[in-house]
Amino acid sequence: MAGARAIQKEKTRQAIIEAALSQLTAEHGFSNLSLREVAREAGIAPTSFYRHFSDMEELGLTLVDECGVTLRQLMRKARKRIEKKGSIINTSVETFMEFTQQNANIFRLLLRERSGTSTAFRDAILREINHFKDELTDYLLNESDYDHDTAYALAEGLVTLVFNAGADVLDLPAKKSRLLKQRLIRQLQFIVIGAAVIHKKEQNDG
Amino acid sequence: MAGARAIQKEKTRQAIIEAALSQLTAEHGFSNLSLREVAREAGIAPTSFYRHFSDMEELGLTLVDECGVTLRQLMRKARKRIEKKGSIINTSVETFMEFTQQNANIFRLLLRERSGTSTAFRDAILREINHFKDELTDYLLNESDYDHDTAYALAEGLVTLVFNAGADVLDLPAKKSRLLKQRLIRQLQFIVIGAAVIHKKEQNDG
DNA sequence: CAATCCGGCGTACAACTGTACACTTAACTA
DNA sequence: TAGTTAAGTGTACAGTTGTACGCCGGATTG
Repeated sequence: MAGARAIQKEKTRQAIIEAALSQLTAEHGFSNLSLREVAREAGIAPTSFYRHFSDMEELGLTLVDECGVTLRQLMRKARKRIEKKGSIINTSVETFMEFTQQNANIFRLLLRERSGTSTAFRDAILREINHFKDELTDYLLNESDYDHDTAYALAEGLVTLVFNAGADVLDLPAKKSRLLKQRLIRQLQFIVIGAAVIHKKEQNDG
Repeated sequence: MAGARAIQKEKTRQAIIEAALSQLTAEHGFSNLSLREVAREAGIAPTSFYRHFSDMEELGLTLVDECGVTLRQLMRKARKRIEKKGSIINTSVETFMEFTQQNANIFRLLLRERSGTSTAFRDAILREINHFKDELTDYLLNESDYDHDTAYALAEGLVTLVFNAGADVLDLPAKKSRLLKQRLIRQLQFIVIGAAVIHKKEQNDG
């Protein structure tokens, strides 16, 4: 059974999610979205909102999950491209920025709301970003002979730089964002090379 | 003339500023402060607020200026300590984290509101952070033979890492924040060494 | 077919928001 | 000392918010 009712419910649920995302602009963070405005944009009565979420916070957590999905897509795509093209840093940055701009609203949520909202919300976002760090750490552990702490420090540094650049690029004209991308690539090279050099030196000394 | 009236005015102005700062918590960003609540905490009638600021936004910009002052104090102190103790990275991190915790609310504003509010507000914060980057760039240009672009990329990387760690540390238990600090120091070393190595190589190739 | 379920609606209410306006009253000025 | 200035007050209003409650009507179930 298709469940005509269930289908309709899912449809308006999605409408709510999209309404919320569409209202996340540079000026308008999640914490000042109003249930009523979201409902209005979704085309439902304010009270109907409760048929789907008990809370704005619950909506928020759902949105964060959505982010997680997008991030994992991003990682898969980046990996595939790297396998084909090599050039890890360039490809990663290129892919990340592409995703950032294609899913601007989702990334706005992830990048901007990672601090300054409810604990549950913040934790959920941190979890997603940490997942990203952990994946990268594993990758580094496989591709090199770093110990775990070093790999993690390096991964965290990379992720921090990339996500910050992503947040900045969200509302920047194309020209400036190209410069920023180039700078980001240099910074990533700095930190990757630096980690390698320091690691090698420590090995020789040890 | 001392200006008894002017003195009193300045006093309540400060009361407003402090009230606003005291309401900036981990959960409660600037954009959801209310004029009335701020006025209440400052001990004045809501409408009296307008005798000092035309807007919440104007208050916000004032707070950002306050941040600028604090940041400059921070830089002075860091420089002095570095002159005495050497160990640039450790001293800087130590000093930055000290300031972060002593002026938690001011840094909360700076670190968390840097995206997700009004344009004027965001720009003001970016200006302060850029000032920081520029100072560091100048320092690097004096202490080394980097070209400007390289120095700037390096400075930006450093500032990004430090400020992000600062934002994270704001609401972290002491134990975890010590670990985070150590990781930050390693990351800074990575990027500094990496920049040096790459620069040297480029010079030899050139 | 009859009974039930349930997504969506409209009304209603209390709480809160920003701010316009007219006022008091203490400090300043001439 | 008389007149003016301006910080602070209280009242008032229109707008918004979240949400409790009861109802409708089509889908689902037996």
